[in-house]
Amino acid sequence: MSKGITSRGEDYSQWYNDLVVKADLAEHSAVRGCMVIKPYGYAIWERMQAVLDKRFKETGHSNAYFPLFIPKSFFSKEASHVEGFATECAVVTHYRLKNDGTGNIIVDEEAKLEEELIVRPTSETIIWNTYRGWVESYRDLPILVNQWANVVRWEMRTRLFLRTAEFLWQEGHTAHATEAEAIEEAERMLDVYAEFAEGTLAVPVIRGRKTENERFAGALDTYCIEALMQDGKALQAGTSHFLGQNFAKAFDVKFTSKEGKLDHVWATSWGVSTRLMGALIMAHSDDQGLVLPPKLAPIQIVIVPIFRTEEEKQAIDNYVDALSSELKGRDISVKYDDRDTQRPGFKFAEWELKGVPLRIALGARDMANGTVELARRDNQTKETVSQEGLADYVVALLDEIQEAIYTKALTFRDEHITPVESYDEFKSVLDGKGGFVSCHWDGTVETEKRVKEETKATIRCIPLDVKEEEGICIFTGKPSRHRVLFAKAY
RNA sequence: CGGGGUGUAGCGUAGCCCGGUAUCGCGCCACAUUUGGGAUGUGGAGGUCGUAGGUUCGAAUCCUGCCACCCCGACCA
Repeated sequence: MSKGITSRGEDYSQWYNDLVVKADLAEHSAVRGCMVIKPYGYAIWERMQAVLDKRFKETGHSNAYFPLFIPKSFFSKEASHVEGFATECAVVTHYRLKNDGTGNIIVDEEAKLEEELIVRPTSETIIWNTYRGWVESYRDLPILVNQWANVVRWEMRTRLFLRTAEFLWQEGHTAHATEAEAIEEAERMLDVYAEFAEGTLAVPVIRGRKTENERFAGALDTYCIEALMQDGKALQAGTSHFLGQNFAKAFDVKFTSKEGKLDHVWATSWGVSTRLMGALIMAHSDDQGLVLPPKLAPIQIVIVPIFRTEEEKQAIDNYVDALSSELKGRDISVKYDDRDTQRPGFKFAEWELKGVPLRIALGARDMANGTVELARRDNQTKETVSQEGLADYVVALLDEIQEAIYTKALTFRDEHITPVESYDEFKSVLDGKGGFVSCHWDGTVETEKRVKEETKATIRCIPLDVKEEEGICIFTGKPSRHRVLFAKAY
């Protein structure tokens, strides 16, 4: 088990163990760096899926599914793409095992595949190979398809949630008749991601564009959302790529336009992954555990009864039944934790660990007074409120909590965007308070690489809302027309 | 793949230098008392000491190989 992924020195294994564990089949190097996502963690992923999927549908997309295995030859078709992924692919070479006669199961060398299969690191190649057969005319466009899938990247070094060997994600792959339409699509989906991150996850993000150096393998332009974690490191939380005609050319996907001209289609791809769960954890959690924003929490309210006798329990049960159905009628997900195997204090701590936004506790005393105790996860405050109008009150309170979590993260993020004018200042901010450093850069890959070598900081993005201003590169002193954001990143 | 570190019960560990079948805490099980912030007491269960070999009367401990994990690099969503 690795230490806490917040890098703040604490061992978070106790509580993120409730979400996920690293595969612990220690003797199997093949599953090294993979995750087992436990039910509670998976419920969080399902919430993310549900919210995103709804937005994809609203923006005109449909889900489809493509094969896990990609013939090796597909990878030779787009040069920069294969270069980007070749060093981290799992390859299937055989299709059968056999008993070697002494009870050992070995690979049957006679069952060697004629052409090796690659376990998809991303699906551009197999999808574009398929799209070739789907497109003839401009009438067949656009193709707006999304896939929910798992992919495998044989990373040399894995990191729980952030860089696992296998991860779950969605990948959208669209085909368009014009360049402008494809660019518009890539930008639209970036907005979908940004709104999701900020509105649902309560994680503020910077929308930007990657430099040539950080661009996706095969893309002409990569848009991204960059988030800031509590330890001052940046995290790329989602990307949307304008692929130009690269993949259409590589896989010969052509269409006849209205004007009767034969042309290659224009493409985009965009994706977010289970890395978002890492972002969520590192952006909001505290020493008591996870902090989930209400719009994402699989359980929004937990109700803990406090009782000594069966009669007390019965009275509380009756009240909670009515309250629960009233809350469920307002689309609030409620968990009534009436286990008699744990004491109330234990339950309080456990649900805090799991990040449930709001807790209602009530015992005989409350029943006599017609009150309940409300405890907020985000700021750890408690108040006693009347049972009268409670449903209305908590519905409003959940909204307030959502807002408060976002505002807290936003304040932190904004305090950690530091403009600097010199390289010395640049280095001292990176080594000290961390976060994003906003500065001028001469626009060259060489400078970016040298800064990375010396400071480990990379250009996270050129913000989309960057303003034009005259300046000089902090590293080379050459002229620059706008600032970029550097940071140390995960 | 390079540098460093670590593998002992479900989890976290002591013991290793200086060889004699394993310590403590959490968790687990039973019973009792408890129950408005992670209960307490008593009793109990649970271990191929990562793995293979070597040295030795005897190995968690010494030696060698291998494996895995963690941290730092290179690579990356």
